[in-house]
Amino acid sequence: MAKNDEFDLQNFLPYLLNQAAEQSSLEFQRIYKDRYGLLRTEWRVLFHLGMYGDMTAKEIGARAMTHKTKISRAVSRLAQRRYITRTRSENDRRAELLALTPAGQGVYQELRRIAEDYDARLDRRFSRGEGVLLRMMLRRLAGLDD
Amino acid sequence: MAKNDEFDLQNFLPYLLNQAAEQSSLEFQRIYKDRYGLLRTEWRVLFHLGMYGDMTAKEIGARAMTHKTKISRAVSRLAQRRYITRTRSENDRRAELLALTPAGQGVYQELRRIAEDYDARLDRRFSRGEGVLLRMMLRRLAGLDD
DNA sequence: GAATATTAGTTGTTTTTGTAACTAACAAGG
DNA sequence: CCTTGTTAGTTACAAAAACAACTAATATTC
Repeated sequence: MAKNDEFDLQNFLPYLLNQAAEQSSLEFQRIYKDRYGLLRTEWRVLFHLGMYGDMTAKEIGARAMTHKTKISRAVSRLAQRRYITRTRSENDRRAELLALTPAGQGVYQELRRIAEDYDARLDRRFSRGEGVLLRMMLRRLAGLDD
Repeated sequence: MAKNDEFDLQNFLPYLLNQAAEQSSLEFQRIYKDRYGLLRTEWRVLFHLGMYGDMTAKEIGARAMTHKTKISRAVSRLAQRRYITRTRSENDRRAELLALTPAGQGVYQELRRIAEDYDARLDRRFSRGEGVLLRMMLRRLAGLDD
């Protein structure tokens, strides 16, 4: 069987990215899932609020490029656990402003510390310049710089 | 004084990788999904067989780091569509050897061409050296080099 | 200022995934 | 051989994601 010129599944960027993403999420996922009972979209919402301040579901969805139903359900569960509060917006009564409760702040702080450590640990596999370049390329692929 | 030193969600590797993976998969996914009615694991199985030759479900699972139930279901659907055949192995009658049918070969060839083009197109966003480095780093993160 | 279109968010239904338990074949160790 | 353990793959059931239809508030247009 002829060796297939040079295209290989393991070099196909979408495939490779998915594998890397899955692998690198694994350990962190175990923490927010097993230890805090959070779903992926839930920690994302938590982080958006903790890191960028109060905002609406719509804003989070736009930033995280996540569908509104996913956000809606994540918000419900977070509110149920008293990690966030929802206050109907004055100027637009369809929207509600989301904010972390003290409990939510606490969980955010802890998870953030863990995330920082984890990120630093992943980063140790690369040289300083490589890490910077990698992130730049990923941001480009993710369309975050547009 | 800035409250959030320098850690940012958009630089957190697991998050960034997921965003990049999702974004970069989007267009290709539309093709295998809408045009060929394939699920993600299904095209992966197809590609493994097309690219590396006949093998068992277990082998595919190991290579693609995918759980056996996912593979099992993908194999079922592919067999149902007559894209692959399953032949019980002589030496171990638990396992079955999977192989592409001519129809499966055809779909593989087409999808592969599309993948190659798509990959090349993504690659155009980077310089030659960057693309090589990116893949190297991703392979490292995905644990494919271990 | 009604009639129409949009937008923020929710709910219901269908697919897909994850997890555990299962069958059938094989592998040792005694 | 025969008990015990392991492995390839399937199936059943629970959790999560995708998609469509919905409500209620706000914009727009004529």
